[in-house]
Amino acid sequence: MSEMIDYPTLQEEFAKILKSNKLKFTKQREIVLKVLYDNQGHFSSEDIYQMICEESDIKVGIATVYRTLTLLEETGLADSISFGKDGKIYEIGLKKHHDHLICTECMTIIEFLDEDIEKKQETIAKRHDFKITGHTMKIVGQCSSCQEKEKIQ
Amino acid sequence: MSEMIDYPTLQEEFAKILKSNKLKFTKQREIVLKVLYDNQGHFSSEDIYQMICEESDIKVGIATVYRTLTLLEETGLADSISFGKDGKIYEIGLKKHHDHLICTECMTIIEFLDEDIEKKQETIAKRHDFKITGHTMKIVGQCSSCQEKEKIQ
DNA sequence: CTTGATGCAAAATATTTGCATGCTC
DNA sequence: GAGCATGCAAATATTTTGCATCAAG
Repeated sequence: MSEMIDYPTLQEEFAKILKSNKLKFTKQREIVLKVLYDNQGHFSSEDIYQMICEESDIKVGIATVYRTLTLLEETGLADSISFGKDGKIYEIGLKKHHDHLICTECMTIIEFLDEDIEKKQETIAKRHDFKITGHTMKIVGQCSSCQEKEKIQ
Repeated sequence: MSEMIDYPTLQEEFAKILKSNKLKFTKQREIVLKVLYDNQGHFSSEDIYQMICEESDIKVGIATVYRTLTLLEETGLADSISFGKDGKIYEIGLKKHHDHLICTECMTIIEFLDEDIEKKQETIAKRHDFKITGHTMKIVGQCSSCQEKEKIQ
């Protein structure tokens, strides 16, 4: 779900950000971004490390994965959510939009799009003279099937 | 900021939730809730543990703090955010509204209210037949003063 | 009294760091 | 070449657990 920008554009964006911060565009950083792009979804640092081990022939250390995820999050190329006992999970940023319904029972994450909310966020940011690089919204509660289960019991 | 419900109401709500889940209303759980209520702001688990050590005469173990924060988050009485290197932080839920602008430079968190977004969230939840218990939104970027600093350098 | 909760300390996880070495720019 | 980035492994930090004991309902 969610319309994505294409990978070359994303990569170019990343390169631009790195350059403007005098950081280097390394093979490892590229791989973390690519893996996050290719495997749409929400992943922990460890998950991402594992995916890289499997999907890439170049080795990337876990420390670099952590360092890169933090970097991606800070620059808005990735976003994170955290809920309950489950640790922090990341997903690629720059999707068309980016909000989540998280079920506290089954931990399913439903994504949704809403243009109005997006516009409103921009308005509010402008009002506070704030330059947006990323955003995440989580609405926590119970999904319909878990509500059903509860009634039955 | 953000209008709050009064403490007795909050406590009653907590008691109700506990009862309906056959959980016990203990002194410790009460203290965690109270400390979170009294100290408006965003705190890590460790912060909260420290505040309890200082503010309460009853001892609460760090394990119980963790257990209670997770419980509060799952029931929507507390919400959490996590960004960059800083770990997960909690704040009391049930405020009038609940969104955040997080500056990636100075890590300042600006809270804001928006009725329209809140209404929209409810509409979307209803559409997905989802029962909301809590929600958090974070908009990440640069605050106005950090944008200024950057220009100067 | 029955059942769930707590504290403790140990175990398990998760995350960060220092430093020698390797790569971008 | 200069300087940032990496991997490694060790150091930290964070979170969870088992279990004996305590307390709420």
